[in-house]
Amino acid sequence: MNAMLNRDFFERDTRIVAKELIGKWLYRKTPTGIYRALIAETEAYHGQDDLGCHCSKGVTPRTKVMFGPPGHIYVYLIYGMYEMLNFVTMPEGFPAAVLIRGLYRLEFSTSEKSSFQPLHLKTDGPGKLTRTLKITRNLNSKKLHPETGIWIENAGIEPGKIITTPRIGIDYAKEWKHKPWRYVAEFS
DNA sequence: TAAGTGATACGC
DNA sequence: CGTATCACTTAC
Repeated sequence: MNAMLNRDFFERDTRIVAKELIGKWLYRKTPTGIYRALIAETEAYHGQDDLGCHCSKGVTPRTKVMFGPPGHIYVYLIYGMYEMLNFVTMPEGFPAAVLIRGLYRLEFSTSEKSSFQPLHLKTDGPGKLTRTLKITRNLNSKKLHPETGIWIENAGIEPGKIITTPRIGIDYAKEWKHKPWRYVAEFS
């Protein structure tokens, strides 16, 4: 209970990791305090064949982190404005990652010793949540760990029903755009 | 429905 | 080098 998720958790099929990340605590430590929120929406990007995945281009300066070890962070800029948060999955050498798209029960604590206070019930949108949690590309390729300032813990909470849908915003991905690799919690 | 914003990958 | 495109958001 409340243990940090380690490399083994992420070194598995991306769709399983994406689904199991729902209902886990995402922690983010900043100079002003610690945020945490339950992960409520994810998408799986799995393998070089997946035309929806940036890794379908092969190894490039941007995508090489997805070919690296699981449990590391992939952050990139989209539309010149929004940072997208992903966690690398699968064994080293196999490119894959989970995009974090939505949060539930965002809380904030001013220090390790203070208790967490509720901020927002829902944080929808992958670009908005990174802005809220002060996540930028300087976290790219780093490891999920308290020393990095971002990590995941078990919450001991059952998310309830999880809905699966196709992934958002990848119309160019041919048949891959229909894969039901988006996971949305219904915290009831 | 369209504009804003800049990094990326690819063609030349 | 130039440029089309983009795993988005907000305001009309």
